[in-house]
This record gives sequence, C-alpha cells and structure tokens, in this order.
Amino acid sequence: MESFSFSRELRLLTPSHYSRIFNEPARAATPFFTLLAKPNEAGQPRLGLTVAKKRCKLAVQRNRIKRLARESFRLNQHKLDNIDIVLMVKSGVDEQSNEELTKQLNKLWLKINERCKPGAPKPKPYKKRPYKGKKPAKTQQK
RNA sequence: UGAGUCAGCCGGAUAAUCGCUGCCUGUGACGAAAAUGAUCAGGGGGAGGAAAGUCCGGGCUCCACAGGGCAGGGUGCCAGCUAACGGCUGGGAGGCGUGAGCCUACGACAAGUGCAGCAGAGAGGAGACCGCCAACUUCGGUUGGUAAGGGUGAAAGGGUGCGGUAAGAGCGCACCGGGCCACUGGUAACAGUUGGUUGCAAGGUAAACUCCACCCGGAGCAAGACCAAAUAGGGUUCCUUAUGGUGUGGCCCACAUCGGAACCGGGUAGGUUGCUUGAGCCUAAGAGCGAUUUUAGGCCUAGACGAAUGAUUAUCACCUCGCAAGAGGGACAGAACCCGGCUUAUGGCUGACUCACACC
Repeated sequence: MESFSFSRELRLLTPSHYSRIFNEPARAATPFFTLLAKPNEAGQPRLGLTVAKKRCKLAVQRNRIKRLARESFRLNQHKLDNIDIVLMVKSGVDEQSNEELTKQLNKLWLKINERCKPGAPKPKPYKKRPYKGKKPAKTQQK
C-alpha cells in the first residue's frame, strides 16, 4: 500500500529551494492559484507554499488555504514525478469554499506535472496529453 | 410584555478514515565499543477569549553606567493593591440619567506669556446703543450721572428682598452663596444647620506655552549563548621547491589548480539552545468592604520555524424555515520568549436590579 504521509522530505524548507524554482519555472494556473515547478533530484515530489498577506489578509484564512493545499498534495503525491512545486495564490481565494478549492487543486497537480516533463512545450501553444510514464522520450513538439 | 443597567459563564459533543507535530514507552540503523540515537510501532497531549491591535507596565537577555544637572517623554483628586503600570479596588468632588446606574487628565490662570470667529456700546481693574435721572436747550438735541431694566452673545464682574437715591449702585442692612482664618470629623482627598472675619476684589482656556510634584538609561528572542561546511578566508610554526603537491576518480590516463602539513583564533550558509515550571492553574480554610493576600493539599496544561494543532464522513444536541418529509445555519478570529493590563471585533446563555404598561 502506498503511503500518504507528508513528512519534511516532501517540503521545500529553505529560501534557496524557493529561489531555485522562481528561476525559469513551468507554470500552471486557475483563477485562484498559480503553480511554478521544476524537476528535482530528490527522488520524490516536493511542495512549497506562499500565501501572501496581500492576497489573503486574515491569518485564519491563510492557514486554511495552506492546509487544504497540503492535504490535496498529500493525497495526489503518487501521481506526480520528481518535481518541486511552489504554490502561490491570487486575490479572492479566502472567499472560496474548501470544496471548490480542493477541486481546482486536484486538477492543477496533474496539469503542472505534465508541463514539467522534459520536452514539454514551454511557450504558450499548449496541448493536453495523457499521462504516459516516467520518462516519455522525445515527445512531439507543438 | 417591552425598554434598559450591571455582573457571571460557554465559545458544540462523540465516533470512523487519512494526515501533521513534539512528549513518553519499546525498537535500536550507522558505528570496534560506549555515547548519540536514524527507522518503525504503540500510548497519551496539541490555539483564544480575545491568540488580534501593539497602546501601557514588568520579567528575561545584551550594551552603557562614580555622582549630579540639562534636554526629551510620561503621569496628574485621595488612600490602598501590585513585580510594575497610564491598570484595578475603595473613597471624595463635579456632571449626566425618572431610575438601576454611568462618565470625568479632576494640580496651578492671584508667577509670567498667549488665545477667543460672529454678534454686541462694551470680552476683562470693562462698558453708555436703547432706557432711566439731572442740568442746559435754538426743543432737533448737548453735557454729565447711572449697570436696576431692554438688547447682543456660549459667556456681561454674586442672587433675592428691603432701605436708600435725582435716578441708581454691596452704597447700607437681612437671608442665601462665595473668599480667608480657626474648630470639629476623617489617614487623606474632602466635608460641616459650627465660630469668627471679609462687601465680594483680576471671568474662561493649561489634551495653549508654562509652573509645580512624582516617574523614566538604550535596544530587543531576528535579544543572547554554543557547534560549525566550503577549492571562501586570517595568523603562527614546520616541511618542500615542479620528474612535485593538491582536487575530481577505485586506479592509469586525462582535466583543473599552484605551494603543502600541523596548530590557533574569527565566523557566513546551516544546526543546537534560549523554549516553556510560571508574579502558573485548581480546591479548601483564614485576613480584608474590596482590589488583593496568607497557609495547606493537588496538578503539569501547545511549543512550531517557508512555520504543526487539519480534512472528509456519520450520528446526536442547538437555532431558523416548514403541517410534515426535509432543507439550511454556527460569529469574531490562529500561539511565535513569557506574564499583568487596556482597547477593539464577536455568537449565545444565565442571574440580579431599574423604568413603563397590563393584570391580580
């Protein structure tokens, strides 16, 4: 049985981890979230959260969003490759229900995973492809 | 029943599944061993009344410091409580409210300086616009007296009455009020059907400068302490000069680099600590009107660091809607070194009291 735990190995811990990802990441977004991601060498996916005070004023709401994101990531971690993900939020998240946010996140994990694959189209023209395997060799471009 | 005042309490419960975290008990990887304790399993903990604003006051830590003064800031009726306070308790005075009750930086403007729009004649040892009175008069007024009346204003230099007077006026008197000095009560603020004295003389504003009394060194857990990586980098000693040394690598080749080794401090990344046993909480008894405090017994009750304390489901309570089936709802809000307050946000429950109306 797969483990759904969420230990410290699955998190981004230091500022240096974050700054690595902010440099030329793959992106994916919904109306309330933006994900940035990059492949890593850790042997497992890792998650980092940034919930800006500017976007979400109350501490209670910031905590709620982080917990939802962690929970969702925890349950979806085995569908992901070895990538580092940074999650950022947009204005208005604090007004959404738990149900709605979880729904968006569940889709978003797969989307970002897809865009992180080597050879995945970096620029805008983006084509959805089914998830195939660990290392798809030379995927078609455009 | 409605309106209101003051207190106190609660901040849904239980279960299942999947997770996080640090504590305890086992397990004990790596290690020659000890030590340290990776990993896994189990157990039992895991946000608040405001955790918030960061407005005060302390503890703790480092820095500074003989003593005194200036500057700056704060406090401001009295007494008490407290580690301390700008807090609280009790009391006084003034004000608001029919009332239960509530509010007040509430020292000094007779040390000095300043400020006060408009109106008004005059705004501060005042003042004559109308009025009143007297004298003069060309009968239009003029001069003088006058603060009782009118008018202005937020505010006009005690109030009422009598006497008095040309008309008036503390001008005189009585009463009321005020000032001063005693006395009495009270620790004091202050009070008084107390006594004497004073005609009563310069109003407001000090969250205006100022004066008076008292208090205050600075920075903050990102404080501070310890460990400590690099082809980073400093010092001392010794050894070596390139057919050599060092790094990458199992080795050769190769590539890169130019001294090397030992020791010593400083210290970045990072880690450990500070970090939760404390002016602590609960219960009982005693002291006190009370804030509070004394004694005895019991308890250990979150410690994260890109930051845990969660998510989902079910059942039961509660509230709203509905005849019912059922549907919907649960506020304000998240610890960051720790306490004591204040302030602000907010859902509900209970009790005591007040007022109004109705009934008996």
